[in-house]
Formats: sequence, structure tokens, C-alpha cells
Amino acid sequence: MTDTVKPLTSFLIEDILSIKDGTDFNGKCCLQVTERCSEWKEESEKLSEQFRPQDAAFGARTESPHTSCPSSSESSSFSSAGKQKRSRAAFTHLQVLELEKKFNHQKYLSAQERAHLASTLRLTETQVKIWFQNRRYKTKRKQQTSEFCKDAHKADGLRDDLVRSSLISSFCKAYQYRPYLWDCSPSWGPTFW
DNA sequence: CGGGTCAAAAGGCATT
DNA sequence: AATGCCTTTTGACCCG
Repeated sequence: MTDTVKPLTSFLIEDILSIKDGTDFNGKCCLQVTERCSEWKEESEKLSEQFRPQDAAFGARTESPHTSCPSSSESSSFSSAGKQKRSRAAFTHLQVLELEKKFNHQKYLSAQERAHLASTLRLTETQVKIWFQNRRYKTKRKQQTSEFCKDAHKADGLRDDLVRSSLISSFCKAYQYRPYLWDCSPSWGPTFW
């Protein structure tokens, strides 16, 4: 993996989508992030044309479509001890975006839909399946966490604005490594809080 | 460089 | 057998 294409985390996209849906906190920033998101998408599409990490660093997505889990058979290597060494592909921005879009639309895929999405994104069906599994579990965890936080705040008699500030600081924390989001507002950055 | 975080992938077990 | 959920492992990245 080079610095040219950094994986866009699904967490990031998830938050971008939630902001676009208007469920987040700052109207001005929402608009800017939305604009930023489409800019980024264009950029991502260009990059994905120019450079495909799976072709360079990973064998994971160049496999034959006949194998159900080629990423493990083709991109895994063995250490000197003979133990299987796991490889971990980093999906491209576009791949994650499309997966997120699909996930936003439906949480579960049929075998046919999965196969179609996999071929569209040049991933294996297993990768798509595992991605959806991880994604569902992540959503569930996040929901459980937020419910727990709500209860805790209620119990402490704290007001909504504290929850809000907690969300904002989570957001800050989540995006601390993503300067393209930080620069969407001149006054928006770690010092803002 | 060590530790923290995130995410892809594998493993285990349950369900259909 | 296929797929689900949940946990664990692994690797990349960042920060102090």
C-alpha cells in the first residue's frame, strides 16, 4: 500500500452518510462535508482507475471468479514456521463507498446480489460477505454503545447537549487522521472544542 | 519504538 | 452446506 491511495474507512463514510442525512450537529459543516464528499468521490474514481492496490500489493482481488475464497489461498503466505500468515487487503475508496451505499440500502444481501456486487467491485464474494458481516456487527456495537451512553447520561441527569458534545468529540477523534475533513471549515479543528 | 485504533479476515459455534 | 453472529488475530496507520 502506498501513500497515494489511503483506505477510506467505512466508519468515515458511515459518518459522512449520517451527516448527509441531516442527523448530525452542524448544518454548515454538513453542507461542506457533503460537497467534500462528492469531490472526494470524483478523486477516488480517478485514483481507482490509476492505481489498484489489489493489483500491486495484494492478490486478493485479482483472483479467478471460480474460487470462493481466493484471498486466503492466493494472497496468504506462509512464515518460516509454516504457520499461515494472514494478508489484509485495504479496499479502495470507491469499493468502500459502493459497499456503504449498498449497506445503507439493505443490510443483508442474497447470494445473487452478493455475486453481482462482488464482480462490480472486483472483490471476491467472500470479501463482500465478510465486509457485510463486519459492518452489521459494527452498526450493532455502535448502537449498543450509544444506548448505553444515553442511559448513563440519563442516570447522571445530564442534558442532551452533553451527549451532543460527546458525539462531537467522538467525531473529532474519529477524524483526527483525516485532514480532508478537517479542512472543510476554517474554524473546525481540534482546537475548536 | 511502543501503544492505541481501525478494519479485513479467520475461527468457533448456532441456525436454517 | 451456507450463512449468521461474535470473538480473535493481524496488519496498517497514527501519535507521543
